[in-house]
Amino acid sequence: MPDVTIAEVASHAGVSPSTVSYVLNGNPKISDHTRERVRASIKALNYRPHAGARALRSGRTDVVALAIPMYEWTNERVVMPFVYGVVEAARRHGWNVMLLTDAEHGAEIDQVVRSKMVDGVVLMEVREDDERVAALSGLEARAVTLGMPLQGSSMPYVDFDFEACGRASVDYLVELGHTQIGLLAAPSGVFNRKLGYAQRLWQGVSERLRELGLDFHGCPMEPTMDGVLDALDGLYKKVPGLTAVVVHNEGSLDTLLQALKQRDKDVPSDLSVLAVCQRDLALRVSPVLTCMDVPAVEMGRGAVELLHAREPTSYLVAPVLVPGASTGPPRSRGRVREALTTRRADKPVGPVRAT
Amino acid sequence: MPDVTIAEVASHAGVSPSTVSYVLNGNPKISDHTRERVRASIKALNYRPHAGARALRSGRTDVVALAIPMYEWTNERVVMPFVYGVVEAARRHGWNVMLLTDAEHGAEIDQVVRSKMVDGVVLMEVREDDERVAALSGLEARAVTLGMPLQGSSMPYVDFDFEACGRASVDYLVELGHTQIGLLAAPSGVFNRKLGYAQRLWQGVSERLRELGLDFHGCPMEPTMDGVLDALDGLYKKVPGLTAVVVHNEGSLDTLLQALKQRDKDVPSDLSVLAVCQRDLALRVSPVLTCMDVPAVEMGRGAVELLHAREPTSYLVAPVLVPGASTGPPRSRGRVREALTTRRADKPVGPVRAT
DNA sequence: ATGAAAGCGCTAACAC
DNA sequence: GTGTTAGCGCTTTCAT
Repeated sequence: MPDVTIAEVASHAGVSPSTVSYVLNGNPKISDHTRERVRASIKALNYRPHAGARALRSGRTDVVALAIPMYEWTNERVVMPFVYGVVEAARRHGWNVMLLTDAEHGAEIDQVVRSKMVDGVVLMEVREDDERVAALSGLEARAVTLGMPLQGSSMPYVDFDFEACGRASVDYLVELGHTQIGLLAAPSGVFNRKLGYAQRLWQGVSERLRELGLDFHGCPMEPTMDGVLDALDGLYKKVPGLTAVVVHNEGSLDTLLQALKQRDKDVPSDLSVLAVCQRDLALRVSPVLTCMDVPAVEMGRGAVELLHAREPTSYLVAPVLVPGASTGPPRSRGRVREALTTRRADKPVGPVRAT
Repeated sequence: MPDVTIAEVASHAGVSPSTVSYVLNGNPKISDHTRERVRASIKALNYRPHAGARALRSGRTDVVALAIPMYEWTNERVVMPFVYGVVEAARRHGWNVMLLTDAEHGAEIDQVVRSKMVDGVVLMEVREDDERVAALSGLEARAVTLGMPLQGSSMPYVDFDFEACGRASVDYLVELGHTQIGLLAAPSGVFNRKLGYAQRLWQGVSERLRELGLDFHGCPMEPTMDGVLDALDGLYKKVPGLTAVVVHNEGSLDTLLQALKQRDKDVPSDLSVLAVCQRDLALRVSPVLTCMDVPAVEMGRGAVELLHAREPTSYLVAPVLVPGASTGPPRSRGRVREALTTRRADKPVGPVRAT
């Protein structure tokens, strides 16, 4: 089966190559009758345009690059849904996805962009002073980031609104009657790498607690049993009356639940646990965690849409609360609730609720 | 910064375009002196060959497609290391990787191959009657599978030797003195999908047990706490004296350990647990599991090497035992050990040990 | 509404 | 050892 060219399709359909090209590219000036004949020939000959020839002539490839992170603390379970979202949306636009890892400090990106293999690039987990951003500056490819750069680069981004999420998490727990709330945060490596999202959640939680006149205590947490126990014990030492925690650490959700069992803390009666993570992950542990859903697939899609948009505008995805079995009122409450009720009157709190 | 072409490099270096092309493609007939001058010009002008033009002319793209599975039971933690291995090896050959998901029943593969976007395809998790294999047959692209097809297709593959692994697992446990050994197998979805590897491990374990005159009891296991408890309780019901299990279920390792705690079974004194999984996963639970390491990154690399080889030959990767804290001798033993010793004399058992 | 024709940037056969 | 040259298969301007 030799390769069919546009010329063969053309002669099969009794038209010129340009007409076939017009049909292929949706030129509206082609008559319905001709279009159908050409389509029939394309099908009959099982024709596929040569991507290289098309790219050479048109300057477009309909391929986007996806640069996925490869840090030692990267959690595959967290990354993959973003990837699926990107691939899915890309294909909806008729694009393919070139997979890059950032092992070579931006050199892969430079290569695929400058050799015109891709029309655009999606960057995941951009750090401060990211070499990939530098590699991309001065190149003509479109680029978006999946995750908000810490320093405002000029690149459009789509990200989860971690700060609003932190605030909403506090509000939700306060509304339940909690006043002694802690934060079990991302591993310290994430903070050190200047990734932004860890800080932004931290800030949202701490600011909102302070606004409500409550104390804040947070602790980064390593994704091992020892790390989790350390963080947990540290928090209880600082806040003996702790009744609720926000957890921003996808890799440690079940470890945390085990650790709590080990410390004889019942969830939620001794401790309410509110996770910031993808819905799936919250559902896969026992008890099912109440979570602030990070809609990874949708965000991956969003990044591709941004690449497609004629005027890309960065945006943040609002947190959505997905109720689970891990949160409830604290054991002892009373006037706290009154205080809250008063507060709510002048400033509404609480995130959107999942349907 | 306009795009530099080969002609501009040529005139900058004072040579003809073909000479630049020869340098680019490593033609040995170019003199060292010329080669250096051309290289200098390439660097000075920051030149990158246009991938489309090169593909159009040469018929090669230096891109390989990776078709990753997207089944509901797919474990991202398991898949990603294979992907990393593929990407890494591809780049070592100067290739890029196009990422495909099999959402469209092979149509994506057909598209990228027939439009000449890729030179080869790596197929992950090929099933019996896989639509992707059908899509690929009759196409001229090279193709390899990462995972052995159940029905012998003609495609070269690299896979883990699950059958040998099953046998070696039994031997290892029998050598420790166990005689009541069970198998906690992959989720039933994996068996139903005719993926091969689940069956092959099952077969290895059961055959070796029978050869040694021991009973076999196995049970598929769903990756939820309920599923794990069901499988475990079922196994204990059938084999009340159970002292060891082989687990072939990456998604349930920590759930299993929790379930055992819940049933008051100490590991390894009440039950030895031998996992068939990637080394990493075995290290990340507590206690650290003894495992038969599935070297995913290396296998990913191997698939790419197969694509590169002039005469690709399928091969199976031998199991390597990585000792952990989850296996030991059973509580009560005695004459069993003698029986084994006799047996070993005429047929050596046991896998390669990790260094 | 359709066709003719001019390349896009590169490689490789061939000439010298 | 290096240059000349003829396209690869497609898109797109311009003509009709």
